[in-house]
Amino acid sequence: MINKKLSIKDIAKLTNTSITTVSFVLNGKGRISKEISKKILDVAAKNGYEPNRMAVGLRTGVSKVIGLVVETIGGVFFGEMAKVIEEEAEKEGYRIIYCSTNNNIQKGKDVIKMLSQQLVDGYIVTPMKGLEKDIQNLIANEKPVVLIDGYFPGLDIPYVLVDNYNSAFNAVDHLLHAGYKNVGLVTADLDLVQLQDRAQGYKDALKAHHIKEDKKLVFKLPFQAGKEESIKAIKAFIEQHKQMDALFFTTNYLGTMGLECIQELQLSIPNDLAVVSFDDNEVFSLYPPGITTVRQPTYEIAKSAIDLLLSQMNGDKDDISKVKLRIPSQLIQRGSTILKN
Amino acid sequence: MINKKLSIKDIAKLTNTSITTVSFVLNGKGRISKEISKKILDVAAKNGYEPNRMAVGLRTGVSKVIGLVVETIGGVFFGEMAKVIEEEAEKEGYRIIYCSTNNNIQKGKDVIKMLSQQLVDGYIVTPMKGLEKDIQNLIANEKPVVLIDGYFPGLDIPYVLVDNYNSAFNAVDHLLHAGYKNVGLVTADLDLVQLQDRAQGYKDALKAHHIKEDKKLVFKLPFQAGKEESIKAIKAFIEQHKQMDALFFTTNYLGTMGLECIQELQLSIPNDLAVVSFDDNEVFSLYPPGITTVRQPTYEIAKSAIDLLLSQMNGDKDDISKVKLRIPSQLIQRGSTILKN
DNA sequence: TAAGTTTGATAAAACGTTTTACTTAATGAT
DNA sequence: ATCATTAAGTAAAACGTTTTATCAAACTTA
Repeated sequence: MINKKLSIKDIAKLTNTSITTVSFVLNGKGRISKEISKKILDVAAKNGYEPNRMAVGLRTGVSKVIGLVVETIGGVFFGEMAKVIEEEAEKEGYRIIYCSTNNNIQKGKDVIKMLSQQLVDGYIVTPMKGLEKDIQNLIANEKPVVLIDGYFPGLDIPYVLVDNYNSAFNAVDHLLHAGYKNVGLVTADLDLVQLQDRAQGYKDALKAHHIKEDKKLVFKLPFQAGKEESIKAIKAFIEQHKQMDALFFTTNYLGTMGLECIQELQLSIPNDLAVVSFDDNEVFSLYPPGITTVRQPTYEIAKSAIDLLLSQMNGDKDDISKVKLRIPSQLIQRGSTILKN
Repeated sequence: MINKKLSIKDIAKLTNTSITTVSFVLNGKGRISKEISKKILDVAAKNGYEPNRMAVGLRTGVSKVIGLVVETIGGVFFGEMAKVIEEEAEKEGYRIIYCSTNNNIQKGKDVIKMLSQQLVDGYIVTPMKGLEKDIQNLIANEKPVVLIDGYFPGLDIPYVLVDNYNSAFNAVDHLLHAGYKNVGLVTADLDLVQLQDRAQGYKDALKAHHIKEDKKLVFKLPFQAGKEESIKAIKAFIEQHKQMDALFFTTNYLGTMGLECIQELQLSIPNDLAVVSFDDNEVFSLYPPGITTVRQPTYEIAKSAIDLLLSQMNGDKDDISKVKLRIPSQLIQRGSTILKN
């Protein structure tokens, strides 16, 4: 049964009607009698009619496609997001077209330009510094945009992300309550607000416990470092600061590399070094004695983002430009941060 | 600088030419003088002209979009694939539209039907039993399809995947060479040829070592089992067969659950139980003492698949229906399978 | 010079829809 | 019986391209 790809013109011919009538019936618009409607509907169903998306898109200017621009699809975090987003979008007849930027501004610009060639009705984007203009341009062209996992400070573009500041604060607070005194921070030297918020949470938690921040205990991994180098660097950092009794990693990428370092240095978790990492994943749950993590509410984040976007695309005329959702995270406590001594 | 979305008609007006002339120049088709060409090209460039994809699609029947249908984007394996595929496709001006099936046949059918509404020029699909008709239908409609990570036995549809049989054979062979005598198998009760091929590799490796297969040492995890149940079941299986000194897991999902079981049973790897799992990932490289794995050549698989597809879509008239690529894997040896005793 | 050929440019049709404006027939009101 | 209203259906334009067929002018050839 090969699809003959029939058009409304064909249906019109088969039913002795006009294409207008067919179109009206199929879209429930004009007023057409029950009998004719039924006849048309029957023929359409029997032949498995599907409208030509291109034609519809050309005529209406609506593609029913959403652009999802993420840093990299490889990660668990974005993978799970993509799943939820896809699922929800499909319910409303939207497809997802996915692009990754690999944290490269030019790639980000290209991707957005590419998507904006009328192909896409709305966007979910993980923001990077340098993309402000491009995103604002989209909005100026009436395309709904929702940022995810980050935001542009000072700009009124809706976003939804985990509450990075409080998550980090709580994580470090937890360490301090457990009796650890010298908590170090390992973060990446990327110009991302998420990371800055997390770092701020770390600092403020120390302050709340009346501990003076020791800048030496904060390590920023250079962005362009490869995995080999990174591990070397983190190892060196750990070795040079024996007084540290706990470490907070601001991303799971850093966290897993940290584990590798600690393993190679033959340190014991948590006796020699307690560990907390952002982003929960399988490694952290399995790795003995279990690594305490900040679990991002991926489902909620993704769901909120796509809901927000869909409501905009469905013609909701509310101004969502000021919607800024910071969703609380959950601290998953495991063996890596049990009470000291 | 808001995109005014100008059309070739606008360009024609601006340059005192006709839309035909503009179209010809922009596509390098007809014969138009140098001067006029330059004028048109200049105006187009200055205003950032981009053709309306919908219009092009409607007229030419070509969407420049590739459909990627996978089981789930969540996993590392498919995430990496997606990345490579996206990258290569982009070089030729194609975008990727991604859909997941979650191993649900109906969802698979729906997804393919949805994509086939003229939106998509070609497909990369992870096959599932029950989708044969739908895929053949696509091919009958002249849409190029490449299967990935699986195949349909008996059907001439091009595919590319890891050499499951030999990979499994080698893994088990490695265990036997290392001195393990009672090698068990944990696989999933899914009707997927990949898994069957892996199981066959296991059996034949035993045979090659003149070991009679003990059906009791083969465990098939029921498909619909949730994580809790699965772990319970695997634990029970391990406990009931104390004579086993090694286990081969046919997927990384099973492998990580297996680790959890072994941990809970307080068995030591590899002294009490040696372990090999299909699919390498971070958990296996980090988990002490390191888990030996079959590393799939994700890059090569993805690259071959997209190359194959692109060459077809670019009008290569070779018949690729018989292209069947089984790419060798690499056995990553780690502490979980060191020489016995 | 007449006839053929090449060069440069264009008009118009087509792709498959949606939608506006219109027609015709039937119904209702007075 | 007349006019207004409503119901049911349709013609035709438009969306932005690509491509075929055509045309006029310029250039060759004999």
